[in-house]
Amino acid sequence: MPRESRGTVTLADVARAAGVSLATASFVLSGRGGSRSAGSAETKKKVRAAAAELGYVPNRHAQAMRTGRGGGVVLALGTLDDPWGVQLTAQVRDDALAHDLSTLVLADERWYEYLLGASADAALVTSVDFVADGPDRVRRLASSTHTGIIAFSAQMEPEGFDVVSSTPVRAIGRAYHRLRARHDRVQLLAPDLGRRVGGTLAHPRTRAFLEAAREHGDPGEQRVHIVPEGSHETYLAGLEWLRGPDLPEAVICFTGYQAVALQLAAERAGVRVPEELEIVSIGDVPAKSEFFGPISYYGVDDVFVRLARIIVDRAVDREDRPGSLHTFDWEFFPGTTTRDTDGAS
Amino acid sequence: MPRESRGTVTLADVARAAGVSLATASFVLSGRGGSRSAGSAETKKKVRAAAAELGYVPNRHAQAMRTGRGGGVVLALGTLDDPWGVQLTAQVRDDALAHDLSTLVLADERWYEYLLGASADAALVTSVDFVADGPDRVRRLASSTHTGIIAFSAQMEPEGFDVVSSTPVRAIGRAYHRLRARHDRVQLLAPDLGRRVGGTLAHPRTRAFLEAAREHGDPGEQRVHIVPEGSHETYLAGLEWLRGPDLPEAVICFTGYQAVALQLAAERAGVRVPEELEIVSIGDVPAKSEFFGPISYYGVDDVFVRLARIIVDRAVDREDRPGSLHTFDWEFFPGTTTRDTDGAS
DNA sequence: GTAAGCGGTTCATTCCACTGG
DNA sequence: TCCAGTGGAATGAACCGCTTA
Repeated sequence: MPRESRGTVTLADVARAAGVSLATASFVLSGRGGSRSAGSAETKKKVRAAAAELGYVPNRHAQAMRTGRGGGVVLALGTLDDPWGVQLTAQVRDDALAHDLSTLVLADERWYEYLLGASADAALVTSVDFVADGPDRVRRLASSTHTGIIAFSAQMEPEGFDVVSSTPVRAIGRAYHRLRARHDRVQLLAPDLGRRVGGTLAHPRTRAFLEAAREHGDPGEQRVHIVPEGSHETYLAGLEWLRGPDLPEAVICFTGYQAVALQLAAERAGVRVPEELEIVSIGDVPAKSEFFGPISYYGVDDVFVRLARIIVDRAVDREDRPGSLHTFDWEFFPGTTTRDTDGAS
Repeated sequence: MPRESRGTVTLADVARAAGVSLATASFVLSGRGGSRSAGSAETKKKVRAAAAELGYVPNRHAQAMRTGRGGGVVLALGTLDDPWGVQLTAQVRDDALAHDLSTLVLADERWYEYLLGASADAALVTSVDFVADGPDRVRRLASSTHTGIIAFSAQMEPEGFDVVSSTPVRAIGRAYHRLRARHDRVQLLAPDLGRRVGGTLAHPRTRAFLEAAREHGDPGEQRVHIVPEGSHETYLAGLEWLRGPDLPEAVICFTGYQAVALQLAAERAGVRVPEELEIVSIGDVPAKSEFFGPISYYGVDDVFVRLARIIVDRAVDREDRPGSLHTFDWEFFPGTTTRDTDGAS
């Protein structure tokens, strides 16, 4: 049973209880076995026993201050309100736990300030491309902290940090092409982003759509259907759309939840999918939120597993790796909302 | 422009640049203004300017180690996969930002180990009652760290930490009563919890339902309808239920997402709500996930605002307050899934 | 302004038992 | 038998950046 002395149990307490020096205790409990003097088997046992007995938990801050690491894995997701982040977090948590690292999600947007003073083991930054100064800040972080940075960006090159490049731009082109082969009018359902990132029309996804339309000689701007954000709003707007005069027949959805809402609206309006309306989502739709059959989508195979592995690898690896570029390719995953049956591009 | 010397900017750098001593710089940048020598206005300006110029960010770990605080606000939610936590986090983030505190969500279940070595400013622990040793660990945390603990528990008394007591038990009784007045059979829709927390039937919510049924002389066990977890699964099971021989007429839903799924299933099955089926949710349903009209529910008025205030208060207040008990009362919020029009219990 | 830590990590050093010439 | 040489085990002490007497 842990002695409840009167406060925190420190390494010094453990060392005293085990009858060894502070340095030795530290070596046993945290030093890499590969080091010179790993300690005798006997000593190790004693120290470990004492630590367990006292319920010793290392002070992360002391540890982090000395080594520049130890803060665990930090995920700067920007918003929690996104199933993508939720799924990623679950996977990272599982992987990290195997290495005794805790996983933290930063809930605000100040990743730069936070990470500068935090010494995490590894950190994922997703909003690099969407924030002024993003790339600069990532570089600065990588050069002045020991934190392993993983930048989600389509524009950066790795320099001492990893870069994950995963852009749906080409996928959108292919989606357009795919649907255009069967329909005269292919439309984009997009959320109203207000003034964020320059507005909906300036967003890379919309731009990719417009570009694809242009290649086919179609009037892209007229094919973009902007609705308010949120599931409920999208559902309502979708209902109106499907019952109105401008009935769509082939729709690319900007994001997963919109596809879910549109599918539901179609169900409700009595529009048969995919016979009368084909729907393709950009980005995968979490199984948990799909009420009806699976939605056809473009996405990255095994994103979460792959991304989590990259992150946790960075956290575990103490070496100064140069940093690598991971390019994620988007593929088509047919569901029940399109007439395709195979995954050919 | 920030000098990019070659590493981290420390307080010493700032002091040197400003031409003052380390102590002075520390006083100006972090010391409470109330202290003895706050420094002359002139000095303050110089130091602040130097800090800004260099892009100084205090090292949280050093700060935390010295003071026992500084880790920001930590929310030990266990999982992000719950809209309740997401909504709370958003509110806490807003409140905390006003005090320059960052908000972190701990994604794994090891809150005890994490907090023991972390010196957060404040931490919310939600799973106290559902984990062996929970209360003990909370006490130990409060006594051996400076972190302000807020324990979400219906069983504990505050002892140097705050306790938020918010149990739906009585609300479930009232819901039963409310529906029973109009129906012979009131049922509970619950997720299959497997062996967690002792199984669905052992969960406090289920127990409260059974108790309520017993009071009315109803066979409670027969009225519990257990379905697999997840929106989609619940939707499918709900469909089957509504089309089967055991058609329900009044259902209390264990949790919000189940109510959403059931409402959807009813819509799909052509069962009119609330005319043929009344639905009450235990716990509020996030507006964003409601496709149809608002669902009637029992919940706590302004939970998120109130809870966030409690948490951030604890984080900001450096005094050793004794800790207080906050009791949250559950009320009825009528929506369109019941025939009630007023909120009377 | 000076200086003493907070709790760990880690380099340089001492200590020791044992080898072989 | 004695002693320089050797390498593993354990320790001393500096130090990370900041707060505060």
